[in-house]
Amino acid sequence: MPELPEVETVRRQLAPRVTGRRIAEVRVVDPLLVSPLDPDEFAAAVTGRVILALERRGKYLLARLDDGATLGLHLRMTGRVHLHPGAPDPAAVRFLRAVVTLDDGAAVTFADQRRFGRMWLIPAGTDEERYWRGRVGVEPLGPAFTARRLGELLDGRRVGVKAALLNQALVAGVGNIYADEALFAAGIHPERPAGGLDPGELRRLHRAVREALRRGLSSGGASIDSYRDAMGNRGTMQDALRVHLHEGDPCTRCGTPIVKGRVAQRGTYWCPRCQPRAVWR
DNA sequence: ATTTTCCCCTGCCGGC
DNA sequence: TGCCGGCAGGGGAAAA
Repeated sequence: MPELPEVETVRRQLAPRVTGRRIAEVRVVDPLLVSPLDPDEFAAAVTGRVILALERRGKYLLARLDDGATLGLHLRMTGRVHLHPGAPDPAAVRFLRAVVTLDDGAAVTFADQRRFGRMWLIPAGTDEERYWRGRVGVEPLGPAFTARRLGELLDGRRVGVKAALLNQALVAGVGNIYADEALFAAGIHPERPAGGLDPGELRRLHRAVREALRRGLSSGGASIDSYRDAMGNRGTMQDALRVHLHEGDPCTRCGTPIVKGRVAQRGTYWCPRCQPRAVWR
């Protein structure tokens, strides 16, 4: 479940090793990875290109290439990107989907158990603002994400606030884990209507989202299930989670057992006392 | 326009 | 022991 902190961790590790490198070879092991593109055409389009920069937008990784095109990459649920200083042994990488070999002999592998992950090309000359509109919203760790902006994004929405946080077109990069943690820290029930938060709650939520993501980032991400960083190491954020996966455990703030339910089609954890469903004012 | 539902995939796990 | 339904949750498309 790579979310913003996990993807950014991978990006930071990978960037210094791939920037300025030429792509020597691309081997697509599983055609589904680049679908609906043709694997051979995809490989041909990328081979020989120099990677100018490795960026992140929400949960997307973007490799800027020297012909103006961009190699997009999304880990979805179980995708793993791993950097190998030398040639990797393909048999040693479980669920291997692709190998990108660089001109210094290093290789980046893409492995993915559930095969939801994708790699694709954004052609040179694409209007990216338009490309991302409706798909990826404001960066929650960037300067544009303010409490006021959050309020504008949620204004008028009747869906639960958790569903709104998971909507990538609004705030980019928040997934199930960090949504639960942020809502707990803000003391807001996940099913409160998104448009019904008062200014104080918006401020708390804004702050909580940023803090949850920052903590995830500084602990190298949450390795609950399959996530590993680009070096194959686990993060430690899973040990710092306060409600997510803590059903039945006493709330760290009030001792009330954490409950689990289904919100926005996702397993959702919250403290029934610290995050009341109804607010009276 | 917004919201909801379904779908894509595979491995794992609890229940019977 | 073995089978099987349910679950995991990322995003996108289709339906409401």
